[in-house]
Amino acid sequence: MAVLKYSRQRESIKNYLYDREDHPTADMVYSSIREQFPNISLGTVYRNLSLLVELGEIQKITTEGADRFDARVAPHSHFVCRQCGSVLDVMIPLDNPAEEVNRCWDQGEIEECRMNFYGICNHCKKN
Amino acid sequence: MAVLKYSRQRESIKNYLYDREDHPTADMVYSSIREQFPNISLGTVYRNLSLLVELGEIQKITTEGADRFDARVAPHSHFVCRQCGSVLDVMIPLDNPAEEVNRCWDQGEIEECRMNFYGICNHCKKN
DNA sequence: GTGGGTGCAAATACTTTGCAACCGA
DNA sequence: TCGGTTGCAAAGTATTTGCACCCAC
Repeated sequence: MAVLKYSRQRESIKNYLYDREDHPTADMVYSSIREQFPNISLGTVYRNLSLLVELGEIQKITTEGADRFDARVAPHSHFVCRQCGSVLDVMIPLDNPAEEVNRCWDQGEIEECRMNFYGICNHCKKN
Repeated sequence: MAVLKYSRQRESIKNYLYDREDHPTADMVYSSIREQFPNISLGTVYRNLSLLVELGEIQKITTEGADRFDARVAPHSHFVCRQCGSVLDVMIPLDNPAEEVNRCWDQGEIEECRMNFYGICNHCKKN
């Protein structure tokens, strides 16, 4: 890849994600960034999100519907609410089962394990 | 939902999935079923796949790119090859961490845990 | 006959891309 | 200036939907 050049738009997208506890979609990022850069385009948001993922500064979470983006790249699990679709961090440490599985599974080498939990979040339960 | 009526197309889609070890996309299902029903439409394939998911007869696996469908609905994990994108079953039993996590996580009640493993499959390693 | 199912095509949702203008180094 | 970045729009990919006709019950 070519040498990276500074861009205010990318900086803003990055800061926005770092400040959020949830995991916004590209469209949510776009709507928010547009308050600061009214002319920014959705294409630029997508391009910068992909770039940041490649750089390892954020991670992409593929769930039902639109992809979500997470500035916390340290390994952790996610909780997906089956009702409202929100994605929450599960920061509780769990032993990574990848090693254990590698010992008896021979279809390929497992490099990473992601756990996805499903249920109804407390917010939805109230309503 | 209304009362289900028999359809040869749905039957065929279901049998096709039951016979496969891998996890075809809707488009792969469409291509194969078309050998038997040359006039079947992609819309019909999608409609029936959704219906079968609702009925709990198959499950949908959301990964990068197109969704995949799996006739094995018993809880198990998946291995996703980072190179060719293929999805393989990991039938190795692991204690479900959901219970453990529920004890110390209070954002909602976890009903299910899905583990996704990532790496390079043996087939890709050979090439 | 009735209502669910189908084929077809158009529409929708999400994401990527081509291109000329713009801007950081 | 040079080449990475942007805005815009068009294209691309995956999935859903409206509708007239068909077929299981």
